[in-house]
Formats: sequence, C-alpha cells, structure tokens
Amino acid sequence: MNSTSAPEPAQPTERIPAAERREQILAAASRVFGERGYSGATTDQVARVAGISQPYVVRMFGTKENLFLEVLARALDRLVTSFRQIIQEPREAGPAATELLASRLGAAYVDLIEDRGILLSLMQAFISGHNPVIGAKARAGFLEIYRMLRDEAGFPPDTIREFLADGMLFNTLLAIRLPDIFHEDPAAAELMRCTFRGKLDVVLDATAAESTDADAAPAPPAAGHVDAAKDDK
Amino acid sequence: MNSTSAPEPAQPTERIPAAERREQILAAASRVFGERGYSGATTDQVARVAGISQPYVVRMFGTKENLFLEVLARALDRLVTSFRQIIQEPREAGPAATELLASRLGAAYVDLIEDRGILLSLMQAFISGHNPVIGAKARAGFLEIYRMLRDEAGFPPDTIREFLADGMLFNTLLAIRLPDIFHEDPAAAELMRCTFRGKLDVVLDATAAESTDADAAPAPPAAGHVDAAKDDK
DNA sequence: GTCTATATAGGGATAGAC
DNA sequence: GTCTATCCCTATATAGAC
Repeated sequence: MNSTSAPEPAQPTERIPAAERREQILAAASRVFGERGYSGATTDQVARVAGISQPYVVRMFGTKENLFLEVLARALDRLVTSFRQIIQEPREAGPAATELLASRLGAAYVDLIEDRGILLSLMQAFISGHNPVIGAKARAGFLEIYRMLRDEAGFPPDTIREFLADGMLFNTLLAIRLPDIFHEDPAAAELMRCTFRGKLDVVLDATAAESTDADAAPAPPAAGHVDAAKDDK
Repeated sequence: MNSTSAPEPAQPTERIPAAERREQILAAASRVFGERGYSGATTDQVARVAGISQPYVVRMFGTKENLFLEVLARALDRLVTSFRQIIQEPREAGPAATELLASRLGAAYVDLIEDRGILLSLMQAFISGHNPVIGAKARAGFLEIYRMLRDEAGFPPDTIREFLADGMLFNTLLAIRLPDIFHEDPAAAELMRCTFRGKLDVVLDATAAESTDADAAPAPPAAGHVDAAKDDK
C-alpha cells in the first residue's frame, strides 16, 4: 500500500522471438474474438490472454481489424488444410464412397469447431457481410470450400448443400452452447443426439474444459495471484 | 456561419404516442443491430435511423442490452407466430404431408429473414452464447422452435434436423451477402440455386432494396439536406 | 522485443429544460 | 414526449523509454 514508489513493473515478460509471439497473440485473439465478437473484443483483453501489454498487440498487427483478418485467415486455412488432407487420402470407389467421405469431412469439421475460437471467428465473419473487407473474405472463404467439395471431392450439388447445411447447424448448436444444457433439457438432448450422432461424446466432452478469462490477471508466469479481476460485463 | 446564435433546434420532431415511437425504435434497432452487431451498433445510430435523439432511445429502453433483448424477442415472436399460423392451417393427410408442410415453413422462413434486421438479430443472438442473458434467450428460442416442429407439426426428428440445417444455411448465405455476387461468381450462383430453389427470385430481388444509413443525417421529415455524413468505418 | 504513459475519440447514460 | 448539454468511462493508437 505505502511502498515508497515502484509501480510494480509487472513481471518483465520473457523476451521471445517475434514469430512465436505472433502465434501466441493470434491464438489469444481467436479465443477473445470468438467470445466477444469483433467489436466486443478489445485489444486489451487479447493482450491479457496472451500475457503481454496492450500496445504491443497493436504494435504487432497495426490495427484491430488487421488482427481479426489474420485470425480469420488462420481459421479458414486450418479448415481448408484439414479438408484437403482428408479428400486426398486414398479412398475406395463404390456407391457409398461419397457418403463416406462426407461423413469423414463432417467429423473433421466438428473436431475443428470444437475450438470455440475457430468456430466463432468464422461465424463472426459470416455476420460481417456488411463490412467490405471482412465480408469479402467471408464470401471468398465460403466459396472456396464449395469449390473444393465440388471439384476435389467430386460431390454432386445436393450433397454439397446437405453437407454445408449440416455444418451450419453444427455451428449454431455449438455457438448457442446447447451442450451446456444437454442434461437439463430433454429437447436439447434429442436435437443434439440427432445432429451430432457419433460425434456427440466429443461435443459433450469439450463442453467442460473452457473459459477464456480475458478479464482478470495477466497470464503467463504461473504467478501467485494478482489484484485485478476488473470488469466482466 | 455567423447567425447570431440559435443552434438549429433540429426539426422539432413530431410528438407521437410512446407506443408508436417504441415500434419505430425497435424497427430501427433491428436494422442497426443487424448490420453492425450488438457491440458494433451504437444507440446513436439507432436514434438517427429512427429520427430521434440518442438520449431518447436510452430513455425508452433503459439500456442498450435491454433494447437488444426486445429486438430479439420481437424477431423470435414473429418467427413463432408465422410458423404456428402455417402449422394450424388445414392440411391434407397423406404420405407427402410432412414434406409439404416443411416446404411451406421453409418458404415462410425465407420471407422472414429477407428482413436483414430479423436475420442478423437472430444470428447475433446465436453467437452470444457467452452472454448469460442473451445466450439464455437464444437457447430458449431455438428450443421453442424445435418443440413446435416436433409437437405441433408432428415432424420426426430427422425431418426437424434437416429443416433446421437448411434454415441455418439460408441464414449464412444471406448473412455473407452471397446474392450480391450472384452474377459475378458462377459458384455462388450454383450454390444459391440449389439452396433456395423456388425462392431464389425472392432472395435476389430483395438484394437491391436495402442500405441502412445509420450514418448520415436524421431521417423523418423529408428535409432539404443536412451537413452530417459522418463516419462510416 | 516489450513496456509505461498518454493523446484522443467515441459512446452509454444522466440531468434537466421545454 | 423529446431535446440539449454533458459526464465519464473505455478503447485504440501513438510516442518514446528501456
């Protein structure tokens, strides 16, 4: 309380290579943007989750919009990479081949969006059609997936439509956190069973381990405790 | 420039009953929240679209969150009402009855979300699972629809799933403004045709008439012009 | 590579006049 | 019923030290 001065230099953050720090920030930003939305998230929250100072975040990415764009690109990239890899795996021919591939891709998709950062960054982008920059990226990304399914996976249009529709339902159910009330509401359980089928357990498991803590203290050194615990609104 | 004083009382807005004004504000808020998101929207933008002053908006709804909640409730209400009405219409029995009803409900849904305010208010709510108040409303609303389809429409689980999945795909394609590039991108056209089918024309038509103008001048009296035209970022 | 300090703007909400 | 004025907090971004 009355120490002569020394404004607590806040743990002199470890000095690590920029590239690595970049990754940390992107990971943190993905989670924070996911929880609070593009406008709702603050660079300060991102900084806290990443364990560094707010100005450093801005320093590294120039602007908040820029940061979001990188987060979005990263999410799309993971999605595309994951899909392409599965498509290129050797697969048996036969009538059920398409169906089997679709189900593999679906499973991979669920695994991906288990990461709320990825899920919600994508959804954030979807509802930003109004924003010229973000909106354009969202459209381009969506169509890239469409073309991949058509040209690389060889899906017929209706299969693509069904696949995408299922994906959007996955998105929504996870976004509204239906798994949270799986045990309280029978209707929720029914809908989830019928939607996620074999993947139900994965979805339910992931429900436990989470919480972003964009508020509260800085993160990195497993410090004892800090005063903080500011807003949460 | 050098008028003695008189800070331009800004058209002395017409004095109308509170209930009516309420509706105006809700309509305006629906559009603004839809375009900018919950956090991205400002009460001032809502006020401008409604043609009144910012403090009055706050006055009437207490807080911004409250205003959003009312917008959301209004959207859900319209949805529920519209569906219920269709379900209760007399319908022929027979094997194709379920399918026919589903297609009618689907068409009604597209009509509803043609209103970007409604569409995006719903989607905003979906991605606010994190917010205890809004998130809870979103879950409750979604499950209400589910139960209605199950208990009132008598749909089997898989039909419900497909129906909801299609709906979520509608949402997404409209949210990212795919109709905007219908003529520029063949893949976009393909996907939209196959998704919206008979409703394609409706979706494409509505694409023209829009733009919120939350920025720029006040609205109501067809005034000559005003300076304004502020941000737009 | 990372921080502290701070300029500066924006936005929600309140007070009180008309 | 509606506005003007305005308080005050929050958030992005910049400057510059270490």
